[in-house]
Amino acid sequence: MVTATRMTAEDRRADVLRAAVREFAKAGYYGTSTEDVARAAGISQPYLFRLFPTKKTLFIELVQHGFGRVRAAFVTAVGDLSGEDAMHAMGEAYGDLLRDRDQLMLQMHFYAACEDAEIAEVVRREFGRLWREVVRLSGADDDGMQHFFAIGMLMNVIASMDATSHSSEWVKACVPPAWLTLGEA
Amino acid sequence: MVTATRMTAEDRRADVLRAAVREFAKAGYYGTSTEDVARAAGISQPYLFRLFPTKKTLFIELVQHGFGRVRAAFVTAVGDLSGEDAMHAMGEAYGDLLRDRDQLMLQMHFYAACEDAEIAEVVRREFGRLWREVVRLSGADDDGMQHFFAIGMLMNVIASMDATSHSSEWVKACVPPAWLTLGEA
DNA sequence: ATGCTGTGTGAGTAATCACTTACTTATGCG
DNA sequence: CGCATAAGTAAGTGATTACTCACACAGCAT
Repeated sequence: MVTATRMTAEDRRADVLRAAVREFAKAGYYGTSTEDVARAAGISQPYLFRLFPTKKTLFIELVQHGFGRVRAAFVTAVGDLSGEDAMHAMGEAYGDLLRDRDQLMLQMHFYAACEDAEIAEVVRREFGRLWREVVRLSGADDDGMQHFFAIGMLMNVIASMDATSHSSEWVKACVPPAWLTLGEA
Repeated sequence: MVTATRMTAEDRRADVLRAAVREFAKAGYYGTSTEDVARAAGISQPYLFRLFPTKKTLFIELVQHGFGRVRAAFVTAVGDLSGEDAMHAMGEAYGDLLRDRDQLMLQMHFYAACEDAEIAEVVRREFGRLWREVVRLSGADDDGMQHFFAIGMLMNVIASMDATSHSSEWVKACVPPAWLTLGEA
């Protein structure tokens, strides 16, 4: 097969990570094959293994990439706001993030893959970085922080089971107020 | 191979479900093989397929089994309490449940497997049943319910990454003091 | 004892897995 | 041009996957 244009390995790695987001979002670490990712990235599977030495290193880079996107979204959303206003802006931004189902399911697969010690270590580190970034941006106290993240994790679960598209009574009780008051401790 | 004692298919199915809890907890729907489950249950893999026609039906029964255990734990914990007292008792009971790492990781794998529509439907239904049971037992309003489940989901995530065993500053800020012994059970 | 029903298995299937070896070819630089 | 280097692949490796087919045998009723 003839390749139209060659790219630098660095650019190709970025392409692969973008494709990996889409592919791993579907079925997680164990349910996604390196062949799937290679095909989605438009490269051969052997070349995937040159860019990322093992499937696990690829997945771990994906964890860092995914949490990095959340941090970046929070920084952008907050701008020069602070306190309650910053918290509220981050809440809105997280709602937007969850509308990208790939990003959402990927997060769930990160936590689910934590039975693997190496992956768990990276997830812990990245979660801690995110936590500290939210503290820095909002200045919230422990209770406010706990509430912010707790609501976030509940929204993760609701979104993962696509409950808002199959609206029953309990979903109405649980979600709409949440989405609006997401940042209020 | 000679079988020491034969069981009724019904009893054997219960055995298999118990083994499936342990096995699927490790690596979820895609990461666990039917061979793993059969070996853990002490039966041959062909017989597993007689008891459960496909891997997915086994997993779906596991979802119902898992949520059923949480509901049962809540009913037991509440006894004849009600209101705030009932809510508090259920919170304690959920903490005990999370000390069983298999139960915890299984829950995370349920949500992660929701990209599959058939599984998602069962998870939604079971989550709804649990929600209504907590309403029934506590009589809490929407805000109270949301807070209860939000904290629960945050504790799930914290426990899945085993954060309490790798205590850093943010974990202490996030988790109620009583939960800090979670990793030592 | 015979035969029937239900519990259980040995030995397969084709497909797919993560990963490798050995190879080709595009591109920038002298 | 000539050639080193880096981008890229075809064709495998042995192991494992979900699932099946044909068969064995335990226990019970007659």
